[in-house]
Amino acid sequence: MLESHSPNKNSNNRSLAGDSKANKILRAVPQAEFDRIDSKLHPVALKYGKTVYLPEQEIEHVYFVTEGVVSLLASLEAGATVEAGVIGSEGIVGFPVVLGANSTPHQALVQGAGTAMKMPANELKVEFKRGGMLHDLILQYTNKLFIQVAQTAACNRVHKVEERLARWLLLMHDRTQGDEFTLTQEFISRMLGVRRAGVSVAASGLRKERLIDYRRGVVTILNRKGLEGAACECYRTAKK
Amino acid sequence: MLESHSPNKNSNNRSLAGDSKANKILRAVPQAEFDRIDSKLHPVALKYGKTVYLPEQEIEHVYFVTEGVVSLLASLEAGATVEAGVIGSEGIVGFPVVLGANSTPHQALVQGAGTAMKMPANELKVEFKRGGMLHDLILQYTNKLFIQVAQTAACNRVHKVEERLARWLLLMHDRTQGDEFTLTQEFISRMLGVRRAGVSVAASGLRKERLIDYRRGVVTILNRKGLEGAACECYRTAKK
DNA sequence: GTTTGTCTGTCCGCTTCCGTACAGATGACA
DNA sequence: TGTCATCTGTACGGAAGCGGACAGACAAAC
Repeated sequence: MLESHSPNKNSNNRSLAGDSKANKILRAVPQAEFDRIDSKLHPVALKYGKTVYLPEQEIEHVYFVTEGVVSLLASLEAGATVEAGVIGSEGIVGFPVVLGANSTPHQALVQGAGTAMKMPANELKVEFKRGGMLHDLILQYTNKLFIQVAQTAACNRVHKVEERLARWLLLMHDRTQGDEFTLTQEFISRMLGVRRAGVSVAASGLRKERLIDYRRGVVTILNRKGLEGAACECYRTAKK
Repeated sequence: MLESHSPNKNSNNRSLAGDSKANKILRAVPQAEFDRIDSKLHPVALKYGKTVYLPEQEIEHVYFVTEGVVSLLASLEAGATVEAGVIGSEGIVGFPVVLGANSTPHQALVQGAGTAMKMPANELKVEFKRGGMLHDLILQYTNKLFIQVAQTAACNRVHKVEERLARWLLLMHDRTQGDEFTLTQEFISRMLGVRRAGVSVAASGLRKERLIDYRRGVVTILNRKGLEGAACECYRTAKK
């Protein structure tokens, strides 16, 4: 599902090889621990719109994101989806395996193209069980994500679409290089759990205020500070 | 904040002493591990409406719930609150401490009176670090709660108040003995993140269908199966 | 028994968002 | 250059829930 970059096939791919340290968890792991897992890590590309894992499907690999963004989506009957949380280079896709689960009810979807270090779930479990720094860092990250998801639960209940869109764009921006990203309204609507037309209206609002620009699947952040003002408190709360 | 029952002061309180095994996590811990922590556990009463811990306040004790229900609330500016998840005898209040956090942005509020085994956070951290069964059980529970919170995020976005009320009552019912519980509409409205009047209307709906009865702060479940039908899919999804 | 504070049912106009639909704009590709 | 699939803007009636308000019902306290 995700493209593997095995070193022998593609040994000159410098942009993907050896950037483990672009992931904040891997970067914080002491060298001794890192050396133990280094050989188990393989770079892969995260392609926009690709699914990393499906609901109830066994999680065979975890992904330390080094660039780009992956969404966790809760799916409802009738095919609707709502984003529960986003994972960038600060995190790891597939963390439930270390919590003792083989699968989750969520879909992990690449929402901003990038790269990740892929690792077999079993290997991670072994290292996790040693109880070193990696163990602690992953749990700390789990806690952060938990807080993000809880905030989203509240946000989804009480805030307006335009505010939530602004917040969501900021979450993306924080996890992406550059001010432009590829995103159709249809795609965003599945994240926010609203109609596509609702996204159109909300985006028009932000555009009128010159906070973003928007054309056929490409969003550009024009005024980051202003966007923070347009976002609901949830974004500011989460920053702390 | 919570009433302590120290054995010397209150040695004849049989209903609170020694029911550690009413908590599903403690019950599943092997005897050898349990013996190590037994002396650190002290029974306390969970009183309706009391706060177990406040946002950003240091978590000094954790609570293995043996009876009753505790809510995790996300608070928003302007004083609004929305429930992110509920914890009953299957769980532990204060789990963030083992994830490496000293506090959380959430409030833990007793929503159904009951009892818990209280334990100093530091003692739990020590036992957790040993990496035994308690370690694994707490992480499994964390995963379950994560899933519950993510489901709530989606639910809050798309489902109607009456459906969500039904779901919420079922979550309560699952974690309580008996079919009656003390709950004002004002209280419920803070959990669901809606107006008090909205709860009134939704509850009338359920009452008309003879699923619940309702009078001045006391809700009675009349037809459990019917209530499951009235609840949104989220309840059924979460059961799996 | 009366008072008082709390809890509940209901109402109003208003805002937000939904479901649906359709036309125009854009960019890729032949 | 023209064609075509895709993406976007907008419109409409309707549903749901809001903020605010008020009166009645109830239970506990005096």
